Amino acid sequence: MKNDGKNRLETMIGKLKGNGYKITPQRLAILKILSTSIGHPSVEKIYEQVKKNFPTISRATVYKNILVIKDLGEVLELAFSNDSNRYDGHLPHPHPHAICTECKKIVDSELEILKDFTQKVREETGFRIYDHRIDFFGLCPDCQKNKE
Amino acid sequence: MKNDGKNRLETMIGKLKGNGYKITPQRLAILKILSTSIGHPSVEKIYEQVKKNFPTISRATVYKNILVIKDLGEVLELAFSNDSNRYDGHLPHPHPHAICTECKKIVDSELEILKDFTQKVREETGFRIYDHRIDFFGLCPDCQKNKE
DNA sequence: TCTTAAATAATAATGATTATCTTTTATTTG
DNA sequence: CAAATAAAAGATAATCATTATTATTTAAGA
Ligand SMILES: [Mn+2]
Ligand SMILES: [Mn+2]
Ligand SMILES: [Zn+2]
Ligand SMILES: [Zn+2]
Repeated sequence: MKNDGKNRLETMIGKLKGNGYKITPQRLAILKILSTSIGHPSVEKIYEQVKKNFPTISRATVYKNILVIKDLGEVLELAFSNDSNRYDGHLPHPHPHAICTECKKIVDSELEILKDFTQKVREETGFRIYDHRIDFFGLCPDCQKNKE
Repeated sequence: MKNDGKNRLETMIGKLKGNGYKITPQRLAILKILSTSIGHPSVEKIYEQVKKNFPTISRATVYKNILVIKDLGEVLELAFSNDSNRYDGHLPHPHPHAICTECKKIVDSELEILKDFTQKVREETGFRIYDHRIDFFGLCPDCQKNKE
């Protein structure tokens, strides 16, 4: 692991301060969840979590904080057509995901072969490529077992 | 090309009839657009196009028809977070796309390397994979020129 | 401590898509 | 061909995640 939760949190806080943002208790709580979660939480999940310590927090606060952190490049947003957005503050740079259509689990994937793939698409289409969104849908190991 | 517009249209009509759906003039017009378009049109684009011959058509009709055709597996839906959905009735099975962030052009990609990639994700995550959504974002050749 | 710009919280607005309901029509049957 | 009917069209309302607005509160620097 290049970045554990602590380092990610430090990075986020540093970036916010460096850009003149204030560190509020609510903001810090959101940052902590984003930096340590590997499960790609939704706004609702984050909201419910923060609510435990800040019972009056508004959903809008969660949305706005995520927007700020996203614009600073410190969280990756995964938007879906039906389900609501999911966030990765642990690995904020674009990477492939495996998504379980049963339990909605989202698992990171990091494969060298992606570079070759991207290069081939570049050659095939003539595009100058600088971003990607790669989702594989299927059944996670747990849900495969439960289907037996 | 395995399927030209004509064959795709025949396939779609056959599938609809085979499943007890009626062939209305409006539905046929939508099918024609979906089967021949290689530009991944939006609902709005389809609506505007059909409107030329059927001035009273409703957006709801376009939406409902696309839903039917999608459920029959004859059109691929590409949903986005900000922009509205785009549809591919020419190549209805999942395949990668190159998307221009400038002019919103969407170009098909079909590469053998995808099979290797999928296999590697399978091994890496333990998922049983049966679908994917792969988008590469960047600048198309035209928009690269216009930036010079 | 005082000042002030930024953040929070509550609430309204947005916009693409879906649902509902009435009218119209494609297809089947006699 | 005419009648019957289930499906489709068209109009409009509802949905729901997200964004915008606005009044109130607060973090952080002087
Ligand atoms: Mn991730
Ligand atoms: Mn396509
Ligand atoms: Zn699962
Ligand atoms: Zn372009």
